[in-house]
Amino acid sequence: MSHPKSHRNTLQRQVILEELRKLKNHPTASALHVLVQKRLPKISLGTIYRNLEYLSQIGAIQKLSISGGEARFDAVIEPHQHVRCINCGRVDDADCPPLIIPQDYPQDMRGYQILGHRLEFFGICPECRQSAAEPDEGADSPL
Amino acid sequence: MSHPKSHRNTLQRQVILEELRKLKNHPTASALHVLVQKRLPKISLGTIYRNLEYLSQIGAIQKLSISGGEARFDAVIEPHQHVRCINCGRVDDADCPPLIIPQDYPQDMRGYQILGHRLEFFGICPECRQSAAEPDEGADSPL
DNA sequence: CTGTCTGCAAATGGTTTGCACCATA
DNA sequence: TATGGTGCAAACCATTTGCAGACAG
Repeated sequence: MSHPKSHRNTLQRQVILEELRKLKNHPTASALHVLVQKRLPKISLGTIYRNLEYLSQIGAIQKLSISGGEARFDAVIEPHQHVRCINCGRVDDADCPPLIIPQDYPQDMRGYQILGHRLEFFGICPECRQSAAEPDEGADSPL
Repeated sequence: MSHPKSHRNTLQRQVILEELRKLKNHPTASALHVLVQKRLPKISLGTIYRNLEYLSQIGAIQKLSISGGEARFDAVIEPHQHVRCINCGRVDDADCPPLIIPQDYPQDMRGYQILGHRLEFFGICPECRQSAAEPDEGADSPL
């Protein structure tokens, strides 16, 4: 039943992975689309989505989707934490070791077979903190 | 600074909160819509969404959102963990104390002002495990 | 060759929103 | 009575998918 999936190495797939690996932050599919288009002008957003999904399925990249809104992607697959800005949506790495490891998993999981976990911090990124602190321009009220 | 928002106590708002509180699992907006319709047949899905959003803004309920999927809602606001079934999307409580508390928050957060965190486990729920096992006894792991 | 992948575009599906009317305070 | 809330439906938007042609193996 398990087909070995032939894993074709298309140029699009290579470039998507390369460009994602260049980034230290974690772009959305459409942000990555813009970047990849500089090298492959005809590539479609659908191809970006298909490959990001594929790459995360085979474990080559991570899909960061615990929050609402657009999914974001990370070429670093080693377990690590992320911080998301609730104002602009940006996601960065948190410089700290994994806080939760499978050995820590609770026992009573209501009969679920546990496969993993998602953890992410949220807050306000430096840029948004600054622009919130200095409402010089325009009477912007922080929500 | 924030206006005390007049917080009108409409029947719709009451019933939505009441019905959500009756549930130990964590319904989607449309699942809750179906339930609430039994008491308020004319209520619209838009009103469900508006009130769930409002209630989570004022901190009366929790919104468990995930990108690309339906948000789910929890009337219990005390910190606790959730388990999500990657097959059917169901969300249950994990019976365990909070695994991460603010004191555990890492120091270097890239200049972010940290406001909180999200942690959730994922796996296969009992029902999906069973239906995956039944067609072929002892079959290997599902996708 | 053959089965996979791509580009394009339309479809999907959850969520949001504009508007006129209604009901709470 | 004055607003905020509701119902309805259309709009929105991230993501998925059908299809015909392109291409890797």
